[in-house]
Amino acid sequence: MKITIKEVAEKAGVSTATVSLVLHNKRRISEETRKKVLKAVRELNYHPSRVARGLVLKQTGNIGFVLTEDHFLRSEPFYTKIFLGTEFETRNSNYFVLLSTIPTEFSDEEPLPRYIVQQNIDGLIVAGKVPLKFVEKISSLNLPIIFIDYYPPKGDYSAVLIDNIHGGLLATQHLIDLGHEKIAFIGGDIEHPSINERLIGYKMALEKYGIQFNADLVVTGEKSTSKENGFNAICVLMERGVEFTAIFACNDAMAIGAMECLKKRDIKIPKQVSVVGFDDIESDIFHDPPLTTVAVPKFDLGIEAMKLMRDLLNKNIRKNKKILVPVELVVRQSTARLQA
Amino acid sequence: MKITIKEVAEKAGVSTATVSLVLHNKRRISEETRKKVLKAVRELNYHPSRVARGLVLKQTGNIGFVLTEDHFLRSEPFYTKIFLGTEFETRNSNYFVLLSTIPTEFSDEEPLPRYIVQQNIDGLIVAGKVPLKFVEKISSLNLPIIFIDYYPPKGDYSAVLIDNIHGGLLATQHLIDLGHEKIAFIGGDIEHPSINERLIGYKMALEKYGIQFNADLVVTGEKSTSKENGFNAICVLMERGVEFTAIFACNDAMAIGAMECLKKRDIKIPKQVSVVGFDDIESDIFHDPPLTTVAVPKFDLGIEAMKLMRDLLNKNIRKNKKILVPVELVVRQSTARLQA
DNA sequence: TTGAAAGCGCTAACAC
DNA sequence: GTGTTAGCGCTTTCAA
Repeated sequence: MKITIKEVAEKAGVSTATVSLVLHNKRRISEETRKKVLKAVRELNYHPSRVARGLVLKQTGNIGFVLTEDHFLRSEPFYTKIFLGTEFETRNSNYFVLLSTIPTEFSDEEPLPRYIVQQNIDGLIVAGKVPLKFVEKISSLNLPIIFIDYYPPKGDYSAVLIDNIHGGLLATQHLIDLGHEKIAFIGGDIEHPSINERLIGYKMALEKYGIQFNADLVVTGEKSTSKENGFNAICVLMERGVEFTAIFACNDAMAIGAMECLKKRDIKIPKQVSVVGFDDIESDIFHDPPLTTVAVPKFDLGIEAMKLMRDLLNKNIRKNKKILVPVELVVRQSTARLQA
Repeated sequence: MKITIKEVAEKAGVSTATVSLVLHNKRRISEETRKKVLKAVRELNYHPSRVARGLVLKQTGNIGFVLTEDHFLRSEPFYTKIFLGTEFETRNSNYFVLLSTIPTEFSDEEPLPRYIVQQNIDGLIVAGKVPLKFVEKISSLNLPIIFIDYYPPKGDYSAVLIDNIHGGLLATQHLIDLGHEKIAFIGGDIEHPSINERLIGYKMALEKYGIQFNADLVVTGEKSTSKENGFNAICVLMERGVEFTAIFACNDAMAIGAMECLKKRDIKIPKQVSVVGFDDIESDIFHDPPLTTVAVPKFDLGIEAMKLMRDLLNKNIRKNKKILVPVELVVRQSTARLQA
């Protein structure tokens, strides 16, 4: 049977209240009693029951972690890494994470994850873009929420976001530094705030260097940012007959698709066309040529979210704080100086 | 504030005991009271507190789900699908799943996941191969455990396993049916029970058709079953100078690596060499040619494990039951009749 | 068939 | 500085 606080108290020759006090560093406890108690705790290998604790404290000690099925099943370990960061950080705070997915198409009748309905979490972390319907439902719940890598179009929320604008700027600037001026931007779903921000960064870089923005170089028709759509985006560019010497793809998947399309047409990378991606998914390195990209610290995103959640729950901070996680340009072999 | 059983009782004009009784279909309750109570529950949108319930019932309602970091971060959504199956199935039983990873190298000092140490789960599901040290630690805990897709070399456990032998048989038989006799087997880590079983299936098929087993056709030196190692395995085969017209790769990753190696040497698939994989990871279909493989129902593995866990916790079954989940041959375009 | 009451393990007033 | 005690929300005997 599990050891209870009572047994610890008995063994240490104090009251249960004292044990509790010692364990939570509350009030002043004489050094002597503290030692006695700690010794008993150690010897009995006592771990307080979270359940009993939760009952009196009116908290569960659980944090919900939600993302869409699509995102969870993505082949690059992007969201899984974010989750891992969160899970890792809980170790510093004694929370547990309940992971669940929601359908990518979230209809009105769709039930919320049970742990939300049954109020079995103290806070909710939402990773990646989720349907608006879902955001609406959870917003009305009076539950601390933190978004990661997504910010709903309406409302004010706590969030941990990627510094997409700066990333877009870095990527584009890198290409300009290499002498490129005809830089294409390919991005799926422009509705997605992140993609849009990367485009903004792209435009900012152009402006900074006095290069005229050319809408023909921008392809954002696709619905999602998949490899296939990267491939297609290049086809679109070709059909338009617009000239380009470099490509900034809004993410690595699209960059890889784009590279495949270029290869198929016997266009050499980076000799004829330079390519920059965004995200730094692991497999980038194994591609030929290895992809220059903007690295996103996925693990950190998860860590920051959990830290923010902890602060939020402890009321250490005001609500709706935003954290912008910095990104970094990783230069590999898919970009090169413009050939004369 | 959250609605409690007291308020429901008041509203229904009964005692809290009665409400509890109704909610759990215990004892005989008059149809009338039952209706009154249920109405109040609905109107107040009452959900019993799991925490309070857990305290008296001495259970947490949580199930732990553990896998190694490596497996969780694998780029094919193999284990994530298994997890999703488990998570999905919990909806029928009101358990929650706590997911955590353990280091792939699990040393003696490595701490167990906190929810295990703190006894905050009622049972543990372990997916994929895990270090022996970990198995030993959790085995001594008197905690219901279910293994998925892995069976420890020592001891007796409950497990949900893939029918690897049958899968190996199916794959090999398919090749033999197409006229092949010189069939190579490439598998990494032969220590892994699953791989070994697939090899057994391979041998069984050969025997069944009276084809002599040739050890030169078997490559199992690699440490892991990665794409790279699939590539390497073919190189090994080539160096040996052994002739083969078909390859049974122990999983899709290796099959894909093998195909890349063949392509690089201008060997046509399936015209010159047929290739069969195992697992049916999503991206198989997008390969050129689409890969013939043995499909593993990942989602089902997760579901079965959770069902088994539930039965185990409800003592509906004896301990150490094993479930063998059937596999299916999916014929695509990487295999063809042997050319005369 | 239903209700009263005890108690699960813990924390936090409050008393000493 | 430490102990006593009430009570968190629920289930379950036992009595009515």
